[in-house]
Amino acid sequence: MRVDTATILGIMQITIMSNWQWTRKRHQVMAAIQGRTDHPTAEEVYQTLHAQGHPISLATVYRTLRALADEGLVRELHCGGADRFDPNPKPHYHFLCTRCHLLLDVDAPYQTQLDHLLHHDQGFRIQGHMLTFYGRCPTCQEKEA
Amino acid sequence: MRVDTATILGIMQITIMSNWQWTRKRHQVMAAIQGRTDHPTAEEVYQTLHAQGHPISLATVYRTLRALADEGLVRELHCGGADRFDPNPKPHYHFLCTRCHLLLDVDAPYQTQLDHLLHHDQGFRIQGHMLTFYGRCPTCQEKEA
DNA sequence: CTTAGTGCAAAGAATTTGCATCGCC
DNA sequence: GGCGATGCAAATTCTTTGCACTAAG
Repeated sequence: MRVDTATILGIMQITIMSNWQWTRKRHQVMAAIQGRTDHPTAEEVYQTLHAQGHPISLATVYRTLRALADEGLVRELHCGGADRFDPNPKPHYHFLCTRCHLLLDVDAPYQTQLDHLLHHDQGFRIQGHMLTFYGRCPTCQEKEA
Repeated sequence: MRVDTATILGIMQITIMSNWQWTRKRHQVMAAIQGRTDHPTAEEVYQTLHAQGHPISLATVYRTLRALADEGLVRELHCGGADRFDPNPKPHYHFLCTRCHLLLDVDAPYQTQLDHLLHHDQGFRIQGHMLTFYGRCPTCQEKEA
């Protein structure tokens, strides 16, 4: 598994600060979503691992993905239907096709200024924002034409 | 029920263009979410209507909310847990408390320029964007202190 | 050895669907 | 009368949980 600095720091923190165990199954689940931009569901991660000859229980996939999300190593996305998981915990944006529900990363810089958009924030502490563009993917545009 | 021009136009379009029926139940469901800023779930709409002496089946609430969303009269929000429904179909933004999952409207102008952020859009047609700020609501800040 | 992780099956929550009946034009 | 809407219960889908067992430090 190849990881970046932020991930290494995350792992170090986990190792030092808690009794979190970085087991073989957790490595396998992490490896199964690393580098993917298709934001797989728990079920899809399960299928991937079985196809690679790494049997795992679906319950463990759910528990592991949730645990990784709790540790900030992956991100949970709610977009209708099953929850999806993003291997990239750093802030970035998505595109959602409202016809086929394709969900993918977009290449756009994080708009820091948006977090200061709310002047009358009534005591709410803003930690960040999620931005998702929606529309039609090329395939669905063709099908509609 | 009080409605604005956009809603009236929506109703006119439905009436003219399809065999969509604007029945008593559909009025009741619409009335049950109109003017609310708490984005109720289907279950909550069901509870509201029963409390008002308007018995309805939960399946009908689901079907009606989905139908209203299909017609563009309400918006479906996916935020983890049960789907929520927003009586305001016009573009606007939300705040989500990541501790208690409170979800409410925020008063910030629509950032039209964001829809032109993607220069290399590879044939994707952008129709709009969803922006949700997340953080801690005042109540949860207190509980954490 | 002690505590966390895993598998399995069952439970649970959220949502949809089949079908008989009802209501609107 | 005919088609869409509704209620009810069953089915489906997605996710969590209880418990016995395994594995990591």
